[in-house]
Amino acid sequence: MLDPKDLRNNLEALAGQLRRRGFELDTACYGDLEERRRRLQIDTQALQNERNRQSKAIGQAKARGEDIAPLLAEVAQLGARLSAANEALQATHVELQRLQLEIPNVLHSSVPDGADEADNIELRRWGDRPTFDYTPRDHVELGALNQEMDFEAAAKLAGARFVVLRGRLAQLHRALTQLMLDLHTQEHGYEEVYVPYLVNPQVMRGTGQLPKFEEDLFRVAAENPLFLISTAEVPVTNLVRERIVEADVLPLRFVCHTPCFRSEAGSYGKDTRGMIRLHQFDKVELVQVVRPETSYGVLEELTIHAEKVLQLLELPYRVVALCAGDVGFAATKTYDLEVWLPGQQCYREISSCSNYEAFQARRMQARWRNPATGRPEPVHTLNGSGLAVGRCMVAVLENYQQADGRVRLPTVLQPYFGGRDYLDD
RNA sequence: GGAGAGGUGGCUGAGUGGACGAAAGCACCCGACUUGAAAUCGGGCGAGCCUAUGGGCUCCAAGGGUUCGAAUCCCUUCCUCUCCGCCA
Repeated sequence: MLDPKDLRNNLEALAGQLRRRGFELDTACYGDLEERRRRLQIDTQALQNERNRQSKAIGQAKARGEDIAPLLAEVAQLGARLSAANEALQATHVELQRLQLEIPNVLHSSVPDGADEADNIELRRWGDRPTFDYTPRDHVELGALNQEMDFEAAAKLAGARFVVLRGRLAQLHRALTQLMLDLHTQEHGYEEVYVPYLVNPQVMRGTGQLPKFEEDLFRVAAENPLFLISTAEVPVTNLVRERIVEADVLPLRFVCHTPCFRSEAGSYGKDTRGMIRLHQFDKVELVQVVRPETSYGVLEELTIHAEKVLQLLELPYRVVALCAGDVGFAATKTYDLEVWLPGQQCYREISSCSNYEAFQARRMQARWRNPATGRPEPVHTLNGSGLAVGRCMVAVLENYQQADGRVRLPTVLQPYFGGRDYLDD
């Protein structure tokens, strides 16, 4: 959510900024609605003031033992007028809020122009791509060789876009998760948290998944509906919802391993092969809640924390600045990490690191007490994958494959496998 | 799942229809005393919105209702605690 005061005072300027990302804000409609709200609020409050005054007068008259009948007659009309005014005001509030929740965040000035991912800017590359004297296999072929990656078994259980991992691959998946959690807790100063995988609609709205992106989510039918989390960002960021935290507890740094559930509506036919795009995948997520003036520095730092995982695994990757048309709804600025996949001969997203500034904080009412002003002000929130575990496993398999189909283990993972050099010994 | 008790400001906790956005204590901030600190004393101290100064409005878990007037009465939902049952 953008700052309502900003929307009131700088509507045209904001609309101009939003146009960069291809969003057209109907300023006439919004402005009218805002003006109507203001008038109704003034009218309603005047009526409420009147009612409060007269009610007090009645109380006082009664205490003095006077006849209150004339006073009651005077107030008689007020109730109906008040409730009518209130209803109109409420309706306008609801309408205004509906609009506000569907307006995306304003981009940071450093975000490059562009329409889609083709316009993203590569910032840097790291690592040497492996060379093969044969056509490298992709992870599906590698997984099939030892029968430890089973899409058919998963389809029987749940349908397309799921996977069953067995034996060494299940173990590799777990080892990668462990490596990431160890790194971020021990080297980068994050606190590990364990959270619910089902959350209520308010929480989904807090981070921006609702109301606009409901079709991407799995909803669990119940008296009070719950949603499966699409990322740990949702429950972890919402840990500060409706709270005012003291300045000295910031920055809050959380790392959290969860499964993520996505309906992948609208991606039919895309990445149907293998583990790249599943309805359920595991991810280790980094979340920071920070003082506003630090958030862009923190974005750089958080991105480096995510990169460190790839560096430890010695996986070649590049860092990309998303262009205006590709930055997500709630973010002001995003860096993607893309890992090299020999089986696809391309770089694929494995992490996305974003600053949300106060956009999520306003929706969540997450504030800090700013010592400079003494007042509660919205915090800034950030998050980034550190990393997507499934895609990371794909990258290890494809980059570390040997001609005979075996997979060498990255040095950093060998302790998780009793010091073995190869996954399949 | 059954029975009961509750949800009030950062915390503890009073308030059961009228001057209550809310006593008191703790915590915190400012000042006095002090070489400094502690103790003591005085003052301040929830959030949001509207408003030209003054001020006004809303919020006592959430949503409805009764009433001229609701933290207080009624209904629904959510949550917490205690006992019993069940259970990884």
